[in-house]
Amino acid sequence: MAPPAPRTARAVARAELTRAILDSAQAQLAETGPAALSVRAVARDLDMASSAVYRYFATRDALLTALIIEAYDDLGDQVDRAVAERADDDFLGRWRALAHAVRDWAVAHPHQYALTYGSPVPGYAAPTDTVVPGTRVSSALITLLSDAEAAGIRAPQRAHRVPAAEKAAIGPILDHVGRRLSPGYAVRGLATWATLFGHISLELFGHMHQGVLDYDVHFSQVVDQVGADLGLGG
Amino acid sequence: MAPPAPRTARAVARAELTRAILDSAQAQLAETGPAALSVRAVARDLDMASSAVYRYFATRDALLTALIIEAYDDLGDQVDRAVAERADDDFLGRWRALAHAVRDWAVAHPHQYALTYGSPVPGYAAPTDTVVPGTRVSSALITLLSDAEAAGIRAPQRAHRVPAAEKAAIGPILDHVGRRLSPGYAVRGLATWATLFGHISLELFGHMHQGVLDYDVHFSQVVDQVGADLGLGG
DNA sequence: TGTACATCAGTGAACGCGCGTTCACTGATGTAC
DNA sequence: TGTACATCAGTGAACGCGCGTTCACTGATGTAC
Repeated sequence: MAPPAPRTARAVARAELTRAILDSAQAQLAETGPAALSVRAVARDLDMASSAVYRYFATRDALLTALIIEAYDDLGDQVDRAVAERADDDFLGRWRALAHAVRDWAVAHPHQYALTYGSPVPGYAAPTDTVVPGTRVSSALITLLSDAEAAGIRAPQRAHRVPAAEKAAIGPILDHVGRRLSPGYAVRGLATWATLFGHISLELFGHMHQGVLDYDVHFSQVVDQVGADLGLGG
Repeated sequence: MAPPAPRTARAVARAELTRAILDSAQAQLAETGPAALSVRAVARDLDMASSAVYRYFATRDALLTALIIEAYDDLGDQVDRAVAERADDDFLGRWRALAHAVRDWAVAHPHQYALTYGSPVPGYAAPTDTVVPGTRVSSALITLLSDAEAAGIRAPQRAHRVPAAEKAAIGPILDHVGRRLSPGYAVRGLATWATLFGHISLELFGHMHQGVLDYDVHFSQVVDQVGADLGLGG
């Protein structure tokens, strides 16, 4: 994955400065938002000429892309680690771990969350490199549900009838786990995915201020309710 | 609500230009995103001096605020109208109408959606005028569920136990409908709210490209599944 | 109905600012022999 | 191990651009008598 360990002094310096630029850009993101991310400000922060940054990132958008990929991977790592701590057959535990890992990361890094799951940055077209890291969470969730179903778990409430059109519509999802997921359970899974990110977005973007006092408590409650509806126990 | 009908030529002209500024700003929003919304560009579009816009909006942020309030109210009106078309006791119909009205509006006005439900605009602090219009959809949903419960509707799957901490956490929601909503059903309602906006955000912000082929079909399916889980029939 | 004054809308120039990106350049680091 | 050349990092000036906001001003509209 990562290129071979740098050997020459130049390569070492380059790796370090690249890192420093990304860190500074990330810090700046937290203050001004992605649309205002500026190459010049990063250069100023690092006491270098603004033109020097162009030796590291060809363009402002390339810098943004690197930040986006880092954010997705950071979140993906955190989720994978949290889920791995639970026993394979502790499906409720795995679901809880996944959900709380996503929210904990989002609360800890609200600007990275906004960068990845908020409104797209205007004028910026995400290149294809961001696609794979961008699907890590949904992938983890679908895998989890596929495992659960394979272990005999079923939703307690019968699934709403899934017509052929819907089966076709979510084809890629079903393929992703080699069709080992029933359409009805997959629909529940996708709804769960929406609930998870919907909750976090509504919370972080300020829409719960009017109605909910304790976000931690409420999130837990919703996670457990959803887990129960998925038949994961609890 | 609205000020008395304008009478003098000046007042007529002022109302018209105010409208024209808002329309132009809205159009610009669709091209560049809220962070890049510019007073000068609006002025250019309307063939007037940039300074003239300041006779209508004291500041760029005031213009943004007006756009936000308009967006919330536009959405709120659309939702209210759609819901009102269904019989009071057709709870599934009311839920479907509400959900599809929100999504239809969002799909038709993606930039207004991003402005209101996407990441907050950096450096912009929403004034309190935006609070009330911002709660119209959640308000409509909570009212609908409270009506349903009052009519004897119950979720088929027993509610996850709601501890005292959660009852306290969602106190404002319960108060909003005069405590005529059971905590368990309220939790489901809030989860539903998250599912609805989560689905739309994931769709509009490009996260479903990898897995879902037909968004219309899939959204309908999720809406119906959620409706069934709420015990609304179907 | 007509006049005198007050209010308001719109102008155009200016202030001070920051941005992304390019370019010719210097000096340090790396490589081949 | 030492030298000659190639590569690369970083500089600083410059290009051309757009922004929000202020200000003194002109001319049109509204109001009181």
